[in-house]
Amino acid sequence: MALESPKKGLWKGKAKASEPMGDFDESDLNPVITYRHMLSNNLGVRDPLRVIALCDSDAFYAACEMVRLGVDSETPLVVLQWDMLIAVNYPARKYGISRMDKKKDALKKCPHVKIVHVATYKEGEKEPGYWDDVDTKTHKVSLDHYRRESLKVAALFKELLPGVEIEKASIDEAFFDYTRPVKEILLQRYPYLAEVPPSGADTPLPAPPPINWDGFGNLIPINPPPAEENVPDDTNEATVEREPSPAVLEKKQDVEDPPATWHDVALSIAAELMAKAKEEVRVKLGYTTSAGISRNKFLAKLAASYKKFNSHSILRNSAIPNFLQPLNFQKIRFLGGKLGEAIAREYDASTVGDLLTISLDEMQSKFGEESIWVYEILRGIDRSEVKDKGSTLNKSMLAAKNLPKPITKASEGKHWIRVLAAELALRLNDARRISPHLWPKTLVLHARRGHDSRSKQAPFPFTRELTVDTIASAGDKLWKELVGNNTTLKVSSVSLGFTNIDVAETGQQTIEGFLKPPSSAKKRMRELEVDLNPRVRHPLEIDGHDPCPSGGKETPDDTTTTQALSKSYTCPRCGKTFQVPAVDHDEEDEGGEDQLLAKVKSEHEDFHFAQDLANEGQSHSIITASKRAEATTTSKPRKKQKPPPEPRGIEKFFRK
DNA sequence: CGGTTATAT
DNA sequence: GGATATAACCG
Repeated sequence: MALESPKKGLWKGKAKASEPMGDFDESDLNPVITYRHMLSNNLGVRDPLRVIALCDSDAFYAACEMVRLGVDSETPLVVLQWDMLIAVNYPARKYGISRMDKKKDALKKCPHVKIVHVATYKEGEKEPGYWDDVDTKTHKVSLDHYRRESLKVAALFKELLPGVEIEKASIDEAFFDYTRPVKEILLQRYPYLAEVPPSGADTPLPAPPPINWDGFGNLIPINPPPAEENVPDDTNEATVEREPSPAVLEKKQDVEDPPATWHDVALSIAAELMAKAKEEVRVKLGYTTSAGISRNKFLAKLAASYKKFNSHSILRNSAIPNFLQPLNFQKIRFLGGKLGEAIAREYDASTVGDLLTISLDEMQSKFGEESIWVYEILRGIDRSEVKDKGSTLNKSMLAAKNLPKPITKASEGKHWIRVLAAELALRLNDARRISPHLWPKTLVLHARRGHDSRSKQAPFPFTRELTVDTIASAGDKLWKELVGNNTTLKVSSVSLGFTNIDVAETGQQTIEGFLKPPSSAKKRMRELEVDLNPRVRHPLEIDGHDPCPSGGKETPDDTTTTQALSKSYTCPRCGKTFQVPAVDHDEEDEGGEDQLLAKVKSEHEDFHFAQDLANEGQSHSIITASKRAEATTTSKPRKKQKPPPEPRGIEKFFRK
């Protein structure tokens, strides 16, 4: 999930308007690094000292179950979803078990393998759980445990790495931008780098000291490894395959390692930081991770798969060409799909090396202006940013169910919609513990028949009491729109989801409207409920579940009511008060302070969320309490910044 | 805005 | 391949 697709941003406009984008050359991999580079802090994606890491959890779902069950780290364990393995831990891989296997295969390969089925919602139970009578006909998978663990890991990384931008890229991986802290350490260790010589800031830095890479992780070699060693070291299908191309093996010119650069030193420092953080995560949360460290996101990601399991690998600029050349380019992010396939067919190519002879013009003529993105990637260039998405809260929330036996009756559709609605209610209300005003602006229903799938969506009203009934009846409506009076429905999958999840802000409505939703709206919702709700209580319904648990302490709305009007907000949990400076403004200014305050508040709530997750299961010590207050102090409202758009991809090429 | 497609784990 | 997530394209 969580992709940052290349097809966004401003390549289209910029390729013409601004500087030429194909402006790299030999100096790109071995740039001159000056005092200005060393001392400047906002060189962004073109910083020659840029250091990016990608860290992902090893067999994450399996690891979650091992932690949850407290099983020994040597125990082979697989996670099952119905009859399918969705995660295989490393001990189990030693037996040759792979994700493609069925339960039976796994047992055959390793009779004592521990098999855990994912948690499921079960009719008659209000919470997902680990049952032993799972049945896809009656149960619905829940991945919630993994989401929560994922948030814990992310929160811990953030705590451990102040100053490092972190972008959660999926449930089990994140990108890290180490550039800033690495420069600080560099200057601290080599203070002479701060002394700009008389010749000026654009003077190249003196040569760095040689680096002893021992103990820094796996240093990806500059020369391709000998063919004998060039075999997969385990059954990990995720490991990057290095196809020994004859060309490489024959003309393998064993180059001497060039002298270390300051960027190499920067990488080594990032490796230290990464290794420490990884170890903390392992000790504190029990998850091992694998990281890759290089000059940009895509290389970091590739480097991470160089060697997996509790390790990290470093890809220096000097090692990039030989690392990339034999690589199957369809393993590169965003080239794993149709685009990559089209390129492979067009040029009868499979490795990066195969494509290096294709000129930019040629590629652009076949795949559009934007294929410059591909052209650069093949040469180790990737200017996409690591963007801290700030809040850990997702923008959409989906509950999906595949129906092995396609349903034929409308009543079955309703049944599953209710099940899905129950899950959504649980999850959203859970998220509202942290950010009480979360508002999923639209509800979407998908249904698939055979191969073609369709969806219907509708605006979803803001409701404070988010109940199963509310969601289910809205879902039913969409269902009717979707299937109509069709009697021959053979629906093989349904999903119900919220999109556009946002914090309801004071922006649009009046403060009154925000704090106490207009009675008219309330009335309308009531009407909807009586109108569409046959008051049937489904076993899955969460009886007596407080839709917005507040621990009896938090009264967000009331707090906000009084505080927001006076342009301040006092956190009911830590007592910290935030003030928004009263601005002398006229009517046009439509309550900018209130928005700011709402933002400050929701960010602060996010902060508590992260803390809660990190502290889950531990006693709240005085230390954590004071730490919390301290950290809170530094929380300021972020500037509204338009993140510079990123390169676009080529998808439109494939559209009709 | 609503619906579809692509990509990824 | 199932369950999720996100972003872009297009009418």
